[in-house]
Amino acid sequence: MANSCLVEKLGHYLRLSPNDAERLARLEHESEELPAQSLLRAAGAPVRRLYVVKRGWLYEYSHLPNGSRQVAHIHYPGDLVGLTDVAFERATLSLAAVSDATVCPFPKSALDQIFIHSPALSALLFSLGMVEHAVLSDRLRIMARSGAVERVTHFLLEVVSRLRITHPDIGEGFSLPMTQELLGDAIGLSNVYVSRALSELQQRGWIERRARRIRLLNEDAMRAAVDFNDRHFRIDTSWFPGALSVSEGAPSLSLRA
Amino acid sequence: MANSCLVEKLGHYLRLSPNDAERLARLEHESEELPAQSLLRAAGAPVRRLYVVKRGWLYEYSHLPNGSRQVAHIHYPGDLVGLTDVAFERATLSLAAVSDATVCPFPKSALDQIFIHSPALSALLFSLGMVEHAVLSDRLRIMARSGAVERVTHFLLEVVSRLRITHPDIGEGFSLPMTQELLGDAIGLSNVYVSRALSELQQRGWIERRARRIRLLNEDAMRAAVDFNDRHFRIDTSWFPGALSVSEGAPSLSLRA
DNA sequence: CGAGGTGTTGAACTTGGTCAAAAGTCGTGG
DNA sequence: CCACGACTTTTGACCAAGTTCAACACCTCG
Repeated sequence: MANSCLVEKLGHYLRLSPNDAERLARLEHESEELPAQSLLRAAGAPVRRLYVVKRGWLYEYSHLPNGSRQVAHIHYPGDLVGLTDVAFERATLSLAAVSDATVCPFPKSALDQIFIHSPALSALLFSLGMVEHAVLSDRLRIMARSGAVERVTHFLLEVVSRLRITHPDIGEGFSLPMTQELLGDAIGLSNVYVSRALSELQQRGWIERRARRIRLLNEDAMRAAVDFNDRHFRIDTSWFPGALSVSEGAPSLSLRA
Repeated sequence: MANSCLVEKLGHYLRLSPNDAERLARLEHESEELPAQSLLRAAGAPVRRLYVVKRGWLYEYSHLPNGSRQVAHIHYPGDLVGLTDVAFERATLSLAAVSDATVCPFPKSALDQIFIHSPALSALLFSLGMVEHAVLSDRLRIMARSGAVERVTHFLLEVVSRLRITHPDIGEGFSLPMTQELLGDAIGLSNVYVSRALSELQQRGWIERRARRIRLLNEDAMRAAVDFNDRHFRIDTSWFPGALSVSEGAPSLSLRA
């Protein structure tokens, strides 16, 4: 049970009761290995399972009539994938692996047990979904109204802020295992302009690149430039049905458990 | 109780048990009148209440460092406003009235009662949040990768599809009580180009305009042009904790009750 | 009738897209 | 260990879509 992906993930946010932990652990039967680039689920397929990412990066995307691709989400180790599709019978997005990855699937139908037996977990799932929503809304704001450099800046900040959920000690350097084309598809730029924007950031002394590792040399300046909000650092658990399994610590929990 | 906004709204999706209906009705104490353009809540303010829109249109927006405005959501009569902010202590977006409006506020803190006592309602709230998420992700896709005409087309389709939730008989004509500048801020265009795109749509014979009423003359062509998905028409309730208050009809409910 | 907000149209300008070629990187097999 | 080929990144030149600015028309509501 200690090595259940789900328990580990949600335990970051709430102190789970033994009951809840066991209930979650039972959802996972096994893990699955994915080679890089492989398609895990196509848009339009029936939604039967959700996934927790154990290793590697995944991305969710769709195509437009004109053939271009839009990447809607990137998922990192520890992420819960597929919450959006819970509301629909068929997946709204395709899901694929950026790099080699391991995922732990669990059946969508198991969600009802969580909603019935654990109000606190339900509230947590709800909140996690809403965090995703806020992140998307931030990205929309930047994409609609800012230039290439700002978009790339925002993207990089978002990546570190997500990586810090599970690795608070990451510092300012991290590896970015994706091509510039994929990055461009996430923020609505061509690969060419992603390259130019990254060069520009380097020129300004804001980032340093080596192989596919990035270091943010002036995170403050970057945050100021795009008015960045970290949506992951802290969520409001004060209204959660507390009697049941919320940690009895501060009314609002830091995510960096 | 019959005139509770919340009961009316959620009753569209689920057959509410008398208990649930009463619980919801108790949340609302009164309604509030808003003049056009008035600010209901500023970004950064503590989140204490959610709202159900009874009359008029609202919008949620934020500003960028460069001063431009991004409209993230438009809310219509029957909409539940503020779900996103439930996860945070402070509002991520400002909320204002497009036209004169009436809203029914209810306290965020009351949500815990729903999560504790009604798994079905919890699952419904969760799903409504995820629908919003899918809508945003659709808009992102269009904005990142399509031209002005496609963006406006998509926006208009999204508006009718939302209006049809509560007014299935709306046909293809509806009034659009917003300025072209506001519309542009929603889809990342200048007021000038919104005007040009609307003219272009008219030229093509896809829409007709009179005053601020719009008629879609060729909805099929419009849908095909942007590969439109209606996220509101149907949600998957088959996994809902059914024993409690889900309608015992089809496993998946049409939203057009 | 006048004023302010809203919508339309034209012209110059800017940003990012596209195409193409060159340079770098990585993994594989000899 | 090196060489090859495929993929990725970079750079340059040209092009297209949308922005900005400005003038004007149009309503609507005093």
